[in-house]
Amino acid sequence: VKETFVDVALKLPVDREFRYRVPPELAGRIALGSRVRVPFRNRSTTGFCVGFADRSDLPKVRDVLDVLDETPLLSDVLLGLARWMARRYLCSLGEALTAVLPPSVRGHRSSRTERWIEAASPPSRLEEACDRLRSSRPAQAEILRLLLDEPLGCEATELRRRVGCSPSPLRTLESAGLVRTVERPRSSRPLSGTAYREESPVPVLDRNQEAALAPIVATIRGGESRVFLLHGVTGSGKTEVYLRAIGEVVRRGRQAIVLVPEISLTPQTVARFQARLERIAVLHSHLTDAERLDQWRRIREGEADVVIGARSAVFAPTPDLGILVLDEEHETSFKQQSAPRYHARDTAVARARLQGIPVILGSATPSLESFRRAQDGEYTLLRLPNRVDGRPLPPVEIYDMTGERWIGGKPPLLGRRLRHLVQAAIERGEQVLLYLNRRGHSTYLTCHRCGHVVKCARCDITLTFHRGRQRAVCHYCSFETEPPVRCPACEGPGIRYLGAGTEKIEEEVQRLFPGCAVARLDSDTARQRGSIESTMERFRSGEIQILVGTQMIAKGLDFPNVTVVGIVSADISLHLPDFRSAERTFQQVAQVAGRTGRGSKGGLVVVQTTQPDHPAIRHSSRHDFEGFARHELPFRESLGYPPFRRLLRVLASGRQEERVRRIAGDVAAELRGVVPPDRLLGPCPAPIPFVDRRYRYHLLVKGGDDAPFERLQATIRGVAERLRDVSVVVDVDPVDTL
DNA sequence: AGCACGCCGACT
DNA sequence: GTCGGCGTGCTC
Repeated sequence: VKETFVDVALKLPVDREFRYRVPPELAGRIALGSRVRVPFRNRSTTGFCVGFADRSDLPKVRDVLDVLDETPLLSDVLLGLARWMARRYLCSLGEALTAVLPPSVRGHRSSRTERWIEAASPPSRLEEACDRLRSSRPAQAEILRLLLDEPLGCEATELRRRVGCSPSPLRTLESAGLVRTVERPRSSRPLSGTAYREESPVPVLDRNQEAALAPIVATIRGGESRVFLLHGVTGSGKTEVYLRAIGEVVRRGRQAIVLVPEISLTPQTVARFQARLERIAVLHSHLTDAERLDQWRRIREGEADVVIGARSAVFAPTPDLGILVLDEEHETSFKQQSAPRYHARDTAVARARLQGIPVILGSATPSLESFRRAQDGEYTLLRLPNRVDGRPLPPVEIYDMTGERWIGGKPPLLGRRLRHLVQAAIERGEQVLLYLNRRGHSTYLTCHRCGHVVKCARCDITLTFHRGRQRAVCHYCSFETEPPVRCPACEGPGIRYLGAGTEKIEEEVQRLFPGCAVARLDSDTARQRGSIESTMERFRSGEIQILVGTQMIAKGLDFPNVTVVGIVSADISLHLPDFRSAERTFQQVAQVAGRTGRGSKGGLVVVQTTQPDHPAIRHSSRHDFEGFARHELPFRESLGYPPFRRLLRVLASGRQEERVRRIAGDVAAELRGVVPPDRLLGPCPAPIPFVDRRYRYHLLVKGGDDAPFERLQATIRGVAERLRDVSVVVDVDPVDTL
C-alpha cells in the first residue's frame, strides 16, 4: 500500500477518524500509533495515526503538519484494545486512546538527559554531616537525609521539590564534596524500588495451591488464552499462586502485568513481589506525567519483567506479555469513573484474548459477574477453600443491635458483647480492629425542636460533621461550612449530632477504654504522606492496641495478635438504594473478617447489625460465598439485573431541572424505538437527585446478547448534543446506579 | 469539544 | 430594521 494518506483519531467525542495526506517530507516517518499534529478547522490538534490508505474520496484533504513520535507509542495489540474499548464503552477511538497512552510529556520532545544528585561520600559521613547541620543548615540536612533514604540518588528538580529548597544548599554541599551532580540519560533512571530488594524464602505450595496452579501453568505452556477465576478465602495463599505463574512466564522471557486496587498498592504489596521477582516496574497514581512516560518507555523496551499497578496499568506496553493477574477482582475501583468509563477487569480479559494469553482474576469474594461466567464454563473456576497455615477461618458472631439498651436516647455504638470482648482482649495484651465504612464524626446534624436536617447548599446530601476540622463537610462535592449553632430553619438552639463515623467511634473507644492506645486510619488521617505506613507500623509493633478505620484497614492486614475484629455497623451498606447493596455488604464483612485468626491465639469477629437475618450477613458469617451467590443470583435473574443482563446507564445532569428532565425524556423516547419496553427503566431522578448544584436524571437500559449496546451509541449521542448545558454521561456496565 | 451558521423574539 | 440566544451541523 502506498502510504500517502493516514487515518487519524482525534480526542473528540466523534465516532469517526479523519484522513490526511502525508506530505513528501514526512513520508515514511509515520507509523501506526504515532502521534501526529494535524490541522483541524482553524486550529491544529494532536491525534493518533490508526491506519493508512492510498486514496481519499474527499476533495479537500489537508496535510499532516508534523510527527511527534518517530517510534510509535502504540503496539498493534494496544490499538486493537482501544478499538475494543471504543465499541464496548461507546466512546470514540480517540478517547479510548487517551486512556491507553500515558499523558504526554510537557513540551513534546523533552531533553534526553537529566541532572541527578547522588551521594559523593559514604553513608557514615553523610549521617555525621546531617546531624551537624541539622540546626544551623536545615535545608542541607534535609537533602542529606533524603539521599540517605534514596541510595540511588534523586533527580535534581524533584529533589528540590521534595525538600522545598533553592539550588544554593545543593551548591554548598557539592563544594563540600558530600554530594555530586551527574548527567544521566533519561532512560537510565533506575526502576523504582529495585534497591530495597529483600530475599524471602519460597514457601511450599499446599495441595489446593498445586491444584490451582497446574491448569494455569498448562495454559502458559500451551500458549492459549483462558480466564481463571481464583476464588480463595482470605489467607489461602492466592499471591503465592500468582507468583508461581508469573515466574513461569518470566522464565520464558515474557512479561507479566499485575493489577491491584489503588488502596492495595502499598509498599507492603510491592515489597512482597520485589522479594521474589526482579525487574519490577511500579505504576502508582502519584507519578508525575514525565515519570509515567519514562516508566512507559522502559516497559516498552522490555526493561521490566513485571509491571504492578492500578487500573491503568492494564495498558502497560510490555513487548511480549505472557500473563495478566488482577487481584481483588470484585473491587469497584477497577472501573474508571470518567470517560472512557472502562472496567480494568473486562479490559484485561479483552487484552488477554487479543494476545492469546491467560488471565487470573483473584478474590476471596468474587463479583457475581465473574462467578456466573465461571459457572457457565466461560471462565475456569479454581478454588482455595482453606487457609495455608491450616488454621480455620475465624468464627463470626452476628450481634443483633435491636436488643441493646439505649443510652441518652441513642443506641450505643458498641454493643455489650463487643465491649466485653474488646475489654478482655486488651487485658490479655492482644489487639482489636474496629471497622466502619464511614468517615467523619456525626453523619447528620438535626434540630432538636423542628427536626430539620442540615444539608449541603449544593447537593441534596446531609453534611457530615468532622470533629478534627470542626467543620460540616459534604462527602459528595466537598463543600464545607461552620457547623450551625442554631437551626437554619427554625432558629432553635438545639442541634443534635447524630449518626456515627470513624471519628465518633474513636472517641467512644477512648472513653470506654481509658488509657488504651487507640488510633484511626481513614482517608482523613491518611492525608499526610507516610501516615498510613507509620500507623500500620505502630499497630504492628503493638504500640497501638485498638485500630479504628474504614476500607483502608479491610485489606491486606495480617497481624497474628489481632484477636477481635468488630464490624461496628453492617447496616450502612445494606441500605444503599442500589441493587448491589447486598453483594457489597457480603464482600465487606468477609474481607474484614479475614483480618483475624491468623495466629495461634485465634480470633473472633463480631458483626453488629439490626438485620441479623439478612442473607448477606448470614452467609458472610459462615464465610460462605457460594451460598450467598446461590441466594442472590435468582433474585438478580428475576429482576433482569447483572450478571444476567448487562446494564447501560444514561445520566443527564445540569443546573436547570426542566432541561435535564427534557433531555432524559428525549433520550428515552429515542431508545424506545430501538429497545424493547421492558428493557428500559426510567427516566427518573437519580437516587441522589442533586449534586454540586446540578439536577440528575437517569435511565437504565438492560442489555442482552440480542441487543448489543453498540448500536445505541449514535442514538444517545444525537440527543445528548441537543442541549449543551446538560451533560449526558453514558456508563456501560456501571458499578453503581446512584 | 469548539465553532460557524441560521433561525426567531425584543430592543438601541 | 439588527442584536443575540439557542439549536444544528461539521470538522479530513
